[in-house]
Order: sequence, then C-alpha cells, then structure tokens
Amino acid sequence: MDEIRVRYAPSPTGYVHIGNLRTALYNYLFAKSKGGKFILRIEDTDQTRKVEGAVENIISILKWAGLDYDEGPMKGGSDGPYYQSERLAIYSEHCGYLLEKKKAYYCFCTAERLTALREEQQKQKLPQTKYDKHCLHLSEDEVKKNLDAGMPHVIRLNVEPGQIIKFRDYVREDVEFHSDMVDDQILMKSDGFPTYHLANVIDDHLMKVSHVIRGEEWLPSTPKHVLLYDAFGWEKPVFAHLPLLLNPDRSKLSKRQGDVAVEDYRKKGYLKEALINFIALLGWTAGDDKEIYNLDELIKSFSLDRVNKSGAVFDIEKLNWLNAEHLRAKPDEEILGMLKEELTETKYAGFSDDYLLNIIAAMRPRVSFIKEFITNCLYFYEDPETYEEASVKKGWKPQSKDILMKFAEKISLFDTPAKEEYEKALKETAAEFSVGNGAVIHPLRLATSGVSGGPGIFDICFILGKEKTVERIKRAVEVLK
RNA sequence: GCUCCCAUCGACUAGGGGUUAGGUCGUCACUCUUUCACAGUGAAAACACGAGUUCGAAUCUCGUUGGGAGCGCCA
Repeated sequence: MDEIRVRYAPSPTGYVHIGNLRTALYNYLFAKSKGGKFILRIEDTDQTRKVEGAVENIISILKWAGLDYDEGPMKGGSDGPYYQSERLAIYSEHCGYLLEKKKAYYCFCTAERLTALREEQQKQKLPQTKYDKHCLHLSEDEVKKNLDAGMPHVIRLNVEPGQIIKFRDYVREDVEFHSDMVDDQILMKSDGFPTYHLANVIDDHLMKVSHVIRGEEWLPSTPKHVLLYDAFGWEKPVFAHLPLLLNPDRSKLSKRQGDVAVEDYRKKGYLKEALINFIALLGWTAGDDKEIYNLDELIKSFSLDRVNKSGAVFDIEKLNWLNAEHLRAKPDEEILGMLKEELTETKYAGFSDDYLLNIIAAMRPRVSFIKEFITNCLYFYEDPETYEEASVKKGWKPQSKDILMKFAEKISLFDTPAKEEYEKALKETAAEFSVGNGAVIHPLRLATSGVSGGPGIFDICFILGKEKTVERIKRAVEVLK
C-alpha cells in the first residue's frame, strides 16, 4: 500500500458528535500531511436508525470546519458508491465467499432464543455472553431446507476458538485478544444488510484504505475485523485507535454533561478555528510550546506518532481562551461582518460600519465571543436605563453633578470633538474644581455607560459623540441627583 | 462479571535512566491603565502506590490500586 488513504465513516443518525469531528480532523490531518486522500463514507446499514437530513448535516459541518474530503457523497470518486446502503450486492457477494470457505455460516436462531441464551449465560455467571454456535452444526440439507422455506436468517462469522489474535496498533503498539473471547459476530442481518463489522472491512479494503484511524471504542471489536481480513486473505490496514474525549468526570464525552454536538458549539458562537485548534490538541501535541494553530499549521505539524494514549477531558475553559485568541486575531473587516450578522438577531440595527468599527477597536481586547461586542457594551447601542448601584455609591459625589455639567458645557463648544479634546475638557474641568481627574472620570463613565468597566472614557465619549454624551450626562444628573 | 486500554500540576500536555520535572488554560498576586480588559512579571500546583532492575527510576519490569471503553440482527 503506497498511497495514503483514510476515511471518516460516520453513520447518519443525527448530529455530529464533537468526538467524531476530532476523528475526522485527525484523519484529515494525517491524509493532508502525507499527501494522501481523505474519504467520506456514509455507514447507513442500520435502516432503523436513519435520520432525515443527517448526511447533509454531516457534509455541511465538515465544510464549515474546513475539512474538505476528496472522495465521497456528492463528489464521487473511483471507489464508490460511498453510501453503504448502495453497496449491498458487494457485501452479499463477499459474504458468499466467506460461506463457501466455511469462515461464516447461516444462523436461523430467533431473537427470542438469543435473548434467552444471553439471560441464561448471565444467570450462570459465565465470563461472557456469546452465541453458542448452535446453527454451525446444522447439516447442509437442513440449511438448504430452511433457506428454501424462506426462514429468516443471519450470517455469522465462524470464530475458531483457541487462537491468539494479534495486531499492531499505531497508537497502542501490540495488542492481543484470545479468540475464545470473541463472539460469532453477525455479519449479515436478516434484512439483508451487513453489520458494521462486515461492511467496514470490505469497504476499507475495496476503497484501498491504508490507515484506519478511529476512536478507542472500536478497539475491542478490532479482533473481529482482523479475523475478517484474514478470512478474505486481505492485507490489513494500519489501525490507529485514538484516545477518547472525556467529560469532566472522565467518562466518555456525552450529552447530559454538556454539549456534544458540533452544531451546539457553532450556535453558541465558537469559531471553527478555535474548535479545530482545541480538539486537535486533545490527544495530540507537536511536542513544542505552540498552542495557537490554524488548519494549515496543523497539517504541517501533525503526526500520528505523537498521538497520546490516554483520554482527554474536554475543558471548556481552554476552548473559551482559544476562541478569544482566534477572534481577537481577526482583521476588522471580518469581525465587522460577523458583528453585523449578529446584530440582525437583535433589536439593534442600522448602525453605520464606521460606528461599529469604532466599537470593534475599543472592545477587541475585552471580548471572547462575537456576541460580546454587543452584550459587553450595550451602552453603545442604547442609552443606559439604570446605573450600577455599587459604583454610584462609590463614585457619585454631591459635587459630581456640577462637575459633569461643567464638562458638558465645555465639550458643547466643539463641533465634533476629537478624543484629545474630550481629554482636554476633562482635565480643565478637574482643575477648575480643584479635584483629581478621577472625580470627573468615574461619574462620567457612570453617566455615559451606566457601568464601571469598559474602554477608556475618552474612547467611549468619542464613539458616542458629543450629542449623546451631553444627553446622557443630563439624564444621569437628573436621575442620580 | 469478563476482555482490552490507560495512568505527570484542577485541565491539556513536554520530558522517557542523572532535569531546580518545562509550557499552556484556569486560579492567585504584582506592574501597567484613575475603570474593565489586554499585555507583562511572579506564585501556588503533578510524576497513583508497592516491589524489582540499576551506582541512580517520573522514565525500564512486575504487581496493586484507580479510571475508562467494549461485551446488540447499533455504529
């Protein structure tokens, strides 16, 4: 196998789990860093779990994240189709081969018998519940008779006991299982669809997949896949089982303990750059101190050799930090576009680009999310209704009223005052009252913004403009007395 | 229960026989800014435990403990 070919093979059962996005990312990074191909294959062999629109959702999320695939649905490729539901003939043909070779066998057991068997084995406290190979011992005649009678059936893998199944995992190195522990896995379901195990092995081989990079939850079923490759006489791909993404309590990342759908993060305003950067670092490191990466940089630095073995907790705090880093690094124009988009969701519309650009400049170091260009400084969009109580208590003195009126009077003299002129007016006012600048600054901040924190006071005044500034001073003076 | 996997600060991790065990997030303090942030500086904070190998173990081996995943006609 010379060409590097990897695949992301989700099942279209709904939203895209953040852990799956990471699996897709690692596959993508590995392929791109090696000049290989990244394939998207839809594993839709479970008719009962199909969800309308799920495939479109998967594709749109990959697109959003910037993980463009080389072969797959909508795009095609040399080894399609890329929907397993369209490859049924291929599976049944290959399964026929297995049957012929006695590597697989028909099973006519009912679901009831299997359930009873399982319960019985549990009651007997057997180490493991397994199929008892009952149908393996059916004679050829019996099988034929059942088949002719149209009896529902499945096809099972015939696992020979007493052997050691070894394989090498890129991340975990040598792993071995005893075949006594592996069940006679159903390969073909009674509805004629293959199970994951069969379809996955056949497709990976036919699609010339060189590396199977997937989550660690697949490690326990890998011996089944190894057995299948051997039964077919095929060369095995390189397996690489990625460490799991974990909840804060170290269990597998799941709903109920936070958001797991990529869509949720997108809706909450997380940047794709931040999310990609973050999940790339969950289980992989370049080994240096670099923390901020874009996709191209990840491709350049990525290596499967440096993937970790142990699970990684999804720490939202670090994601938030990365979001802020990526957001603040964006050019004004891009932020402007996102801000305007965000504003359409609010009652604040109609502000000019120049006005918004001023807000962006003032707020940039103070935000982690786009929406905070609004929520962290509402006073740029509407007049303050109330005044932060604690700061009123602390900063509003009996004299404040006169001081602010004086300041208002001074800036009224200007047509459109520049920042420096606000500053000059403020200093003069302070001097005339023989007080420190703070005695003007704090009440002024309160009057114009209603709160105690934010951009520099001259920036606020300048952005608001003379009219608004004076207007707000007058109102504050009236309300606060 | 059984099988397999894993184990460095609270989190992500570097280091893989001799290091003051390094970085990042978070936390705290200080500096800057008469605000809040940003930035900068600094601090607290880790090799799960026990044996063995070795002159020397976080690092290698074994065991223990702990955690996780998997045991479907789901993927």
